[in-house]
Amino acid sequence: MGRKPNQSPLRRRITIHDVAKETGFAVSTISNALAGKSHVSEETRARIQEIAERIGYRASSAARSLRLRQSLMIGVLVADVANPASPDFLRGIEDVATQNGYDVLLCNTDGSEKRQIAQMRALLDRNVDGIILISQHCSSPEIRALLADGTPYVLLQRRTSLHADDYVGADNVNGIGEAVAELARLGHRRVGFIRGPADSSTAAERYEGFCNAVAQHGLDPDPALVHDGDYSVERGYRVTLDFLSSSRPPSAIIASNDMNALGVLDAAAAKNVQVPEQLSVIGYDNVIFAGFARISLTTIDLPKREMGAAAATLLMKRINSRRRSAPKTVIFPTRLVLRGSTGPAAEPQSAAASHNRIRSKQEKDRP
Amino acid sequence: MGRKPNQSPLRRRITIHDVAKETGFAVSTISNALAGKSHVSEETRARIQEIAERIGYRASSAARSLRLRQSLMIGVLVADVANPASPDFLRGIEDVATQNGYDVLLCNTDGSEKRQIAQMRALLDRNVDGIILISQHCSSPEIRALLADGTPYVLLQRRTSLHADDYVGADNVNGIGEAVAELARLGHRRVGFIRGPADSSTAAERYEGFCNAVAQHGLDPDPALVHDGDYSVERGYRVTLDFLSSSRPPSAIIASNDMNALGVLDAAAAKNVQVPEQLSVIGYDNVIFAGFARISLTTIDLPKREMGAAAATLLMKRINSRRRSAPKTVIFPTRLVLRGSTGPAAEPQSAAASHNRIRSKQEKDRP
DNA sequence: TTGTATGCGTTATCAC
DNA sequence: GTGATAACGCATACAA
Repeated sequence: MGRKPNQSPLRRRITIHDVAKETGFAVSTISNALAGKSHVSEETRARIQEIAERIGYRASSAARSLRLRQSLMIGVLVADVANPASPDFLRGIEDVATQNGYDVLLCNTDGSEKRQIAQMRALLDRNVDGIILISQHCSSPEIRALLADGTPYVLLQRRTSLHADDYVGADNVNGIGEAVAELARLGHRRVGFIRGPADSSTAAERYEGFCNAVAQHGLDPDPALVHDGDYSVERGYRVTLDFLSSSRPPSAIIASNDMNALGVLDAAAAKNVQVPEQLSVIGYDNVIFAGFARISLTTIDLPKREMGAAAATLLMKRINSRRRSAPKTVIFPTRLVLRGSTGPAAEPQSAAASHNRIRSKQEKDRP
Repeated sequence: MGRKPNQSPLRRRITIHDVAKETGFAVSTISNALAGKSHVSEETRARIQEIAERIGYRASSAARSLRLRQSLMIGVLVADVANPASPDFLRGIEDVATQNGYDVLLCNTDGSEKRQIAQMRALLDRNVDGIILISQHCSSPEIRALLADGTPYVLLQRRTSLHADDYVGADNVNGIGEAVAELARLGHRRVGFIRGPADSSTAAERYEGFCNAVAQHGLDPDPALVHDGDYSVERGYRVTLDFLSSSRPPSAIIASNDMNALGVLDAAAAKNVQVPEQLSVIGYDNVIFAGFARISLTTIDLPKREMGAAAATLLMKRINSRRRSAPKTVIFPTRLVLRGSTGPAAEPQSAAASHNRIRSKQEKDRP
């Protein structure tokens, strides 16, 4: 309309041409100088930098992205930012991404495959240079097709056995193994186990670890001690009610993760079952609240931030090496963190044990 | 080097030209058809859409961004993703952003102004169409300069009195007012208050609300009942130790927020002070763990997701209206959520009250 | 060492 | 209703 060309509030973007005009050099020289190329004398570079700074020149990343066919962004798909474990992974990723000049495009998938596909498409449209998938679906045909697009990606916290991908995870089998060992040491014979979602590789590994350890320590292998579940508080609550009302309830429960364990604790409280006197509880993840004095949940710690950083590092390597090399797998060790939710088994034959509570390695809870 | 042009793993991107070639139409027609412009016959549009879909055409957002001078991305600056309140705000933002075709570029500032400035610059370089600042610094000269750049922005959860900005917040004064009223009703006369960070407008408003309410209800205005603090668990813990060891300790404490209240609870436990029998505690934010049975913290709820959505909506409006209009402020009401951490004051004169615990509106804790 | 010209993939303007 | 063409701002091959 009647909008004048140089109307003040709509000031034109300062481009590389402006710097060229101002300095008297050609645009290519500006570009080279600012990009740190070697073909330009130090004094020209200095002069160019100074002027560019002075007139407030900032390269357009859209133009650069179009030209270079790369965006200096990575996409991160997370099932749920609100899960207390997610932010730690994110921080690790962000740390190394930023360090390498990359920005992070974050997407929530809500665990929905449909949403995940839409988000992945959006990310690919944006020309992200790589993608990190945290606890995401990764076997469906559509998703494999998207993944096969050529954009590097790394799986974090969930993998698939069907495909060879870059993967960063934790030693889930051993993690659960330690937990079971501790319970065995405390005299527990019947240990309940809440499985995570059926499609979670992490949950499957933990279950495998559980079975191994139960056999190894000669605990009761009663199949009634294993309940299917997911990662929710609600499910932990309901499954625990089932456990407690069964004819031979377990003296300890290993939950699918910390959130799930919360449900277990709540259910125990609702049934007036004392923790750990009558029931020991172990979670997984060591999220922030597990350490609160009011909760004091024994759990299996994952180096979440380090894992995120490792995933991002792996992704950076993929991005920067053009030739395809074999998929890499990085597995981090876990660590059993003993707190107040575990104690000696209070079974008839060892009633005495519940008096002299042995919690040798009990962690001192910080304020 | 010897890299052949059409080397298979580096297959060329499918562009609008490919669709043009395949359909026989001109690129401009393709563009119009796909963009839903009206100047194209329905059958052409259908045909184009079908072919585009079939050959897997996806528009390059870099090119579009360059051409349109907008990125369809918004930047979100958050002090700390790991704070349990942040994800809720984020979700609200993401909801409406996605709905409007925008993606979210997320940045952690760690509460550091330096980092914040760097991140804002990065965001601006990326041509984000707008920025949402959650609980961020917003008065320093550098930041004001960046904000003045012309890119629309909305402040969420922290504002500045010095400048007129778009702002979405909660009715902090009234929120604390209700909390104090409830404590007064329960017979508390000496209520401790932990202030949030000095540079937080939210904290300042809450303090103002506290002072008002104390006066209104005729509570003890003893200045020793107000401690400076921040939002951390640690500070809540330390301040509470101080409170409890003073000559005339408060019978109730209002913490700066829920995390802070956690510290209060931990300190009370450490000193064997029963909550709520000997000490009532109120938090702020109603984060997820406040509702856990083990914590059961009375707190002031903010509609965080709605607030995030409102901020994003406001931002969308700004982006889509070229002319500057007056800054808007949206204030959401708060809601006092009664749980197990508050009870009747156990002061000498009202010892009876502690027997018939009146918790009229006590929320039934979900499993 | 510096300058010129071209293309990256879109959309908008205009002509047909 | 449809088509040709000119930007958008940058990086780079190649010429000077």
